[in-house]
Amino acid sequence: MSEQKNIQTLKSLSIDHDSPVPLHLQVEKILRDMINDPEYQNGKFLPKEVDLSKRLGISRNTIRQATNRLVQEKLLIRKKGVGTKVAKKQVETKLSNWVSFSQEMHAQGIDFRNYEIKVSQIKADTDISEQLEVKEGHELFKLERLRGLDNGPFVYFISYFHPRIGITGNEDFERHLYDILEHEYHTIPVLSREQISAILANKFLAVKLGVPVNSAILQRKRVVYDPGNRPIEYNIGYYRADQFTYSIDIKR
Amino acid sequence: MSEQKNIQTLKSLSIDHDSPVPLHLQVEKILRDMINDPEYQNGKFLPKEVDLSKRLGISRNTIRQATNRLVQEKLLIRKKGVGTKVAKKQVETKLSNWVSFSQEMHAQGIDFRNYEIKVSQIKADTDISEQLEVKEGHELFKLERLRGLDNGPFVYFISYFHPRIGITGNEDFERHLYDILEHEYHTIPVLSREQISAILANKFLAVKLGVPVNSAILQRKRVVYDPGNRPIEYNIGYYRADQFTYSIDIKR
DNA sequence: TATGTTCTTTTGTTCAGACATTATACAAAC
DNA sequence: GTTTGTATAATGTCTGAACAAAAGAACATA
Repeated sequence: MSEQKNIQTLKSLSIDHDSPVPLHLQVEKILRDMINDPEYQNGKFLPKEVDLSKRLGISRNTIRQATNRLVQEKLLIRKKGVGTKVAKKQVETKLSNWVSFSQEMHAQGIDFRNYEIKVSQIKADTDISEQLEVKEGHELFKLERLRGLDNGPFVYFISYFHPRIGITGNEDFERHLYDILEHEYHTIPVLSREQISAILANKFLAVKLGVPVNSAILQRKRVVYDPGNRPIEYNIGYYRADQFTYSIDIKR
Repeated sequence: MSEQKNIQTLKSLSIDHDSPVPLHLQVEKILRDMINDPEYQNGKFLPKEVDLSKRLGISRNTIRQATNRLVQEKLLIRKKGVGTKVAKKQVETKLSNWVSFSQEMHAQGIDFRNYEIKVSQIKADTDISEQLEVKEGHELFKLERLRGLDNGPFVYFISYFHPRIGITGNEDFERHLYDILEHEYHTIPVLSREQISAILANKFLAVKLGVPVNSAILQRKRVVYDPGNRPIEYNIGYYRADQFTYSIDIKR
């Protein structure tokens, strides 16, 4: 009965022994299909090698030739004495990595809250003027957000927007920030230049984030640029270090 | 005559059939040595598979198991009907923001010092075993380095190396680490998976880095992977936050 | 209760051999 | 001379089989 089910599942056990396509590639294809099957994504073990071998009429060695690659790609996880199953998706870091924070969270299915949102108009100080490449004293918008999960806030964001963008201060900042930028202002961020360091919580941050003074805080400053290398936003984030780790993949 | 030469070249045809290290890994090691040989780098074909098989007393299948990976890493080029040779080295890739730390510094013309270097052999704990994908308790090398500028150390590094690499502990760790890995071990890092967070200095770190206890410390954990997605090194760095900021460009 | 001990299941490693496919060189045919 | 076969050499694919090693379960023992 479970046997029948399995055979059913293997819809494309259509191995063509006469095809010029090597068998191991055909097997790989079939396995990739299986990997997409929700049943296997949910942790069910793949048919064991000997079974696959029998069912497909292909030697176990050839089966392994195919699975080897998939294991290397970290799509499958094999465990000696146990079995083979589909690897949990590496959610985050993939594309996300650098999308806006709320999108990051959203993509991971984490429910996200704004505890405070405040918009104000300020004059650029030295730091801001350097980062956003505007003259000191230039008027621009400052957005402050205290954000976190149900159990409380864990990050305090300050954003400054380049005047060129034309932020009015009346935007709905409950929406994803980069959504607003892309769709309302046709401003597409393509580069994020980040500086990360560690500081101790001062009184202000301690209160906002609900931690003792002098707790460890992860500070991320970043300037986001458009395709013409013009700065869009200067963003400073203060993260509770006990609740947040900054993850990133760097390829070369 | 040419036969004799070849046998000479294969200095380490020391296959140990009783070793717990799988034969295909031993073969891989030998091949990496061959890749180092200038003769082969100049385009000479490697011994053909059947010969290798005979000489090492190992089946051709197992030889291929090893070469497969090296081909995947683009260190070897196999051509059906022709032979196998060492691939031309890729041009020194853009030493973008992720080369090793000393290289980074070096490129910026900053003079760099090692205050302490210590190598030891340890057993993998849970964390290490997860990060490096080895079994808990497995023996491997731990490298500790206290590094900084003339005015004192500002980072404490701990590195763990995957046993597969074959670190002996006798390397000259004054050299750039990734130089050693690439040129001595033909292990090319292509991906760095990093986790950055903030902590407070404990007694140990405070002494090493010359800061008060409970100072802000930037902690970077990273696992560096080879082209086959196998972990090479697990590295933990503790930076004086008052002297170091982590900078990175993220493009999309 | 805790701790070994043994058995079973499943992947990991290795082997020896067969035949396919591709590239090359050389010879034969046009 | 150019093309076309043919032999040879090398890697590519595939098989069937055996045993090793790890994980887990069931069981026994202290």
